[in-house]
Amino acid sequence: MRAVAEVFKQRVYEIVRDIPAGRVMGYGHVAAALGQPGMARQVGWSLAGLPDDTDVPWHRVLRSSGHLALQDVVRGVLQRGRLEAEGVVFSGDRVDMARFGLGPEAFLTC
DNA sequence: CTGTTGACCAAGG
DNA sequence: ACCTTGGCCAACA
Repeated sequence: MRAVAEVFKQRVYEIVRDIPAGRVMGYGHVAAALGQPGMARQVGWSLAGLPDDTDVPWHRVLRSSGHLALQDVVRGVLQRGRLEAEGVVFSGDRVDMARFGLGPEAFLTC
């Protein structure tokens, strides 16, 4: 694995770990919080390599539209279940990002 | 090195 | 509100 990617991943995990329960973020927002907008896909790729027993709350990260990003139905249900357990309300098949979504501003480590 | 793929995003129809 | 298009950047064959 490339060293650069490892650092990127670690920072992604760091941000995701700081997302409070009951809140969600878009991949692009996480990338922006890292100071590198445009890396949204790499954020997704980084989370894709997470084991099931990880301490990173990857379920709090979804698309900017509020839809689940996962393609695997099984894991998608798991993600939705965890979010609802934390108080996140699903409007149909998506989450109201205006209420539960956090902006990158919340993570600007001065 | 080139081409395809992907847990994305924003804009336009 | 839904689908398509172009752009994005790293991993992978």
